[in-house]
Amino acid sequence: MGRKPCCSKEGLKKGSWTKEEDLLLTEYINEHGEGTGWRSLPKKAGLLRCGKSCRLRWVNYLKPGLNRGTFTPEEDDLIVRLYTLLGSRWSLIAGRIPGRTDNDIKNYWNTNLFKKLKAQGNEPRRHKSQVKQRRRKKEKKNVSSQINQTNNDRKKTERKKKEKIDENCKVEDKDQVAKKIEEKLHTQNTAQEVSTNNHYFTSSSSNQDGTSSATSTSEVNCSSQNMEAQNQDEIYEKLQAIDELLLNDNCLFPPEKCIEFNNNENHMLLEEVYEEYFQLVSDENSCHFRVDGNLEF
DNA sequence: AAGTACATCAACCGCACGCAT
DNA sequence: GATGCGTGCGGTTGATGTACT
Repeated sequence: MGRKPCCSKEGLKKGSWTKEEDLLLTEYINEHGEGTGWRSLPKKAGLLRCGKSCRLRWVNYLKPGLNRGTFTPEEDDLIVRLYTLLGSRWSLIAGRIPGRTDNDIKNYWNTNLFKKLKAQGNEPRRHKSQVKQRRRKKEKKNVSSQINQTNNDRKKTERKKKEKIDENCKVEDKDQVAKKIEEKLHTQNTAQEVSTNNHYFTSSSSNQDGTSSATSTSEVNCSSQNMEAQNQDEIYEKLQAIDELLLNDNCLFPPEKCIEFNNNENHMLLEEVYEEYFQLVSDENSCHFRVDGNLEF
């Protein structure tokens, strides 16, 4: 059974937005807020657009606080590092770069950054398409009756996970946690060095036999590809959990802090903060970042 | 000035997820 | 558990701008 379209396409405008439309949308959202239902918004705001189109226009273009300037080298570096770690999870990457939208970063990556890295011989590993991965996962799920976890079970697990994290958060005063992390970052004289070594995630790592090989953070030396995929899924889930924590009201690192860190000469190494954060809020230490920037499980 | 190639990025589309029933 | 709905995400397209011949 196919899904119904998000809205009737008949009589709706497509293509570029006019100033008048922008104004109508902005005025409506300023008056009624953002979360009042995109589907019904166009009609209420007097726009001949589909709700999805309105959302996209607002999120990517009209929303206050967006940074539409050119990308800085620091941002470039961060994007590459996050891409290497997370793949094309643009929204997740955008969430860690204040003022930038997923669409912005995606476009910038496809038109600039990727080509630039390729030209430098630092071409990052292409991640499998998330959509295709999800589809494959789903197909597999349909075939295998063993993997039959119900939605409710999943919800339960998620809830449990969240509760666990919340619980751990309460154990230590958040200010102290933040202070601790900042202190550690401050005292990490090697931070810049590590950053340089990890530049564009192509740092050289020495093998036991004395040879060296180019590795990326996500390219962990796992015995099998399945292991790697599984570990990456775990990391992704954890990062999502952290992101939820970071972005909610009890944020350990509020957006202004992120900007501060990003602008800092010794700008924070996200992985290290994540690692530290994991250690503080979770008893699961199944993986962490080594000093050389690679992941260890 | 005109034509063409290439680059950029706003916007669209299809799909999956979460939630409610 | 099945279904429907709203929303958000990632991949892709195509209009527009710019550089080059």
